[in-house]
Amino acid sequence: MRDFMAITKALADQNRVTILLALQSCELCVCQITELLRVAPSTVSKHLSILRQARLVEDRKDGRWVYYRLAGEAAPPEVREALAWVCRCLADTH
Amino acid sequence: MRDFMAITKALADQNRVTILLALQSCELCVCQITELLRVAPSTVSKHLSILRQARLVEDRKDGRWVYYRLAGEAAPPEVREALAWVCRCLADTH
DNA sequence: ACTATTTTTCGATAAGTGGCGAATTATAGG
DNA sequence: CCTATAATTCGCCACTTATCGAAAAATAGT
Repeated sequence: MRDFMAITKALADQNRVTILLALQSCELCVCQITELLRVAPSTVSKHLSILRQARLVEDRKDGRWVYYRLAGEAAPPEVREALAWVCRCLADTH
Repeated sequence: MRDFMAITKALADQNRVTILLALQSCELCVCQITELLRVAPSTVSKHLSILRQARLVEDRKDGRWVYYRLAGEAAPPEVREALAWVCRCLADTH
C-alpha cells in the first residue's frame, strides 16, 4: 500500500506527468527536462527524485550528465501498469 | 489532461483509496464510510466530492441516505482503467 | 409543526507540497 | 590546479489540502 501511494502521489503533479510523457520517446538528462518544463533545476531534481522513489523512472549517470528513462521490464507490475495507463490516457497529448 | 489530473489527484490520498477499495464489494452510504475511516462526516463528504468530480464514483440518493458506488460502464475509459488498476494493485489489501 | 438523523457547506487551522535561490558535490577540460 | 557545467541538497516561502466543528439543508417519523 505504501508503494502504491508513492506512485499515485508521484502522478498527482502535472509537471511530473509531463516528464513521464517526454520520456516515452527517449531518455533525457536533467538539463533537457529543465528546458522542457521551464522551472529551476533544483525543482526538476526534486520531481525526478519523487519519480525515482516511486520507481516510475530509472537513472543512468554518464559523465556530468544523469539520464532518466521510464522504468523497464524489471519494474514491479503496479509500476508498469501505471505507466501504461498514463501513456494510454494521454497518447494524443503530444 | 485536466480530467486525467483530477483522477491522479483523487487517487493521491490514502483515505480516498480506502473508500474505493471498500466500494468494490458493495455500495455504501456516507455514514458507513465515516465509521470505516474514523474521520469526521464533513471530511468524508469532501473526499466523496473529490472522487465524484473525478468521476471515479457515482451517487444515488435514497431517503436520508446517499449511497456511493464505483463508476460503472458509462464512465470514460481512463476512469475505468484507473479503477481496474487500483483494484488489481491492492486486491489483497482486503 | 417539531424532532432526530443524514449529509453538505463553510470557515478556520495545521500539515503538506511545489517553487526558488544559494551552497555543495561531481565531473570534464584547459 | 583551476574553471565551467551538471546535478543535488538545503532552507525558505507561498500555496494547497486534509481535517475539524459549527451551521445549514434535506428528509423521515412522531
